Amino acid sequence: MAFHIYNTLTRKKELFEPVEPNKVKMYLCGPTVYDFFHIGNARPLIMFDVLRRYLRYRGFDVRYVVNITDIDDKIINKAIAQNRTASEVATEFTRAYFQDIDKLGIERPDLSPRATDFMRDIINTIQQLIDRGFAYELDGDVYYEVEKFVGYGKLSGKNINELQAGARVDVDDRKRSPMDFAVWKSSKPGEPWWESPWGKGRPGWHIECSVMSSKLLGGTFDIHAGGVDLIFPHHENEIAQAEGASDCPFVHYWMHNGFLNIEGEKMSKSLGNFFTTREILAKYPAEVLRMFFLLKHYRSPINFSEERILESQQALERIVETLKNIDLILADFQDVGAATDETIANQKAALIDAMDDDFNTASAMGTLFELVKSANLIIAENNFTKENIVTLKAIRELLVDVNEFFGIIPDKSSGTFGTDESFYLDMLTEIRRELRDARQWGMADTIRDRLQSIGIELEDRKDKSIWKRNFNKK
RNA sequence: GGCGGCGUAGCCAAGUGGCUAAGGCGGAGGUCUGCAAAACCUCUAUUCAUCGGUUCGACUCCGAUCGCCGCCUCCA
Repeated sequence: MAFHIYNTLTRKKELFEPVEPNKVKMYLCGPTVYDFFHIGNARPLIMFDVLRRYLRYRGFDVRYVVNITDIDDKIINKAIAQNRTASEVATEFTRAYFQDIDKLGIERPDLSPRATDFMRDIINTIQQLIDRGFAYELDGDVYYEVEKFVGYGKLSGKNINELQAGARVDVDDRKRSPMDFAVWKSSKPGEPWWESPWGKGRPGWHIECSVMSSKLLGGTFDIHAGGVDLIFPHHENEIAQAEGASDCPFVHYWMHNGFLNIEGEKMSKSLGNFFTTREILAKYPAEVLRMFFLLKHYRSPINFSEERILESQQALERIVETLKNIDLILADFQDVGAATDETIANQKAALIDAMDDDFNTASAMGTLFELVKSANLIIAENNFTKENIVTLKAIRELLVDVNEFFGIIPDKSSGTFGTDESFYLDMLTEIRRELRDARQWGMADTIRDRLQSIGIELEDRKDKSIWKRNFNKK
């Protein structure tokens, strides 16, 4: 199967055919940097990071852009509230954003353009919209005239007339239609501004994405992604702007991830169920968080709770544990030759099929656990024929292989200790082993208890003891 | 009101017009072990919200009903 994705624009699953063969140009609506990003924001960042890596794994040359909106009402409001400049606020949270995505194991996008670095392009695009009759100026503001764009509503399935009926009463009745939206806002005293043909002002919310994505990815690009809530008005408006300004189709495939809820309710500050990704990362490893998202299809709503996270953690540990056990066994069987195993190859094909079918990570995970099960069966039977060793090796290679895009297996399966700590822990474990061989149970148990108290679990296996960081209670 | 989505075991969650409805968590047994812990193995839905219809056959297609949710306003 070739890669298929569900396209919001057509509401169908479609075969993915890039504009340029073997190249994928994709854009994700990134953060508005006015605060730490929350656990709901983490979903698209993680999922589309996995998609990007998966497409690369499948042989595409991927160019991935995630913008940073660093000028916006929310930033200005925060700056005013804290008596700082908007740019200070934006700088602080841009830095925090990069720290957080690094911690999440998200690969840096190829480009992370900031809106304020594209002011000239934004102004040019607005001028084009005016020249082409899609936008009009009103006392220093510029509005997009929705009615002028025939395709308006094609992404969200909204009908202009119905929208009009339900539109809120706009304070600004100078607009030709209540639906018209600002592409340029004149600056009020104390607000940041840029010089423009319409006076001092700043861009409206949607224009920066249209401009940066078109500019950096070319006239028509392949994938534009974001949360479902962005379909309207943000992405609808992006289309109107980009296609109004240029004539060529904006984007081929629109992908939207489902919402994250907290204990069944929408996350909001007023409900007091608001979590930043930082807070969660302080309690759980990034790999667990990635696992949590990967266990469900990206388009479904997902419910966030500690219980779900703990489940994901248990599930992930099953994989990590098996990998470790395979390694312990393979260490005794060098040079088994090429690891070709037909059954495992079929499993791999099934996993790839699942991923190709609208990026079904939940199904792919199911296959992964089947592999884990077959490895565990071999290990449980203690039947290390050459054939079985080859199978174990093949499973190991596959797990490591797909981790290239899943990013769920910690670098050192034993935990986050550096080589120094590992050295001493190995030594202690060895000494304790000798004590046990000498039947000095008291001392052996003391070592076990003491290590336990600093978060290290000891496991006594048949012929060796191993230590691991206690993943759970951090 | 308009648009869209969802309802699968105790919980989470894939999936399919027809061979045994993936997988995970939890639970119950068991193996291993100096004792533990951990780990592993086995078992855990005659059934897919309800009621009709289409069909040789539906959980999967169609219709209705009930329930839940999202968007239409800033929001990933």
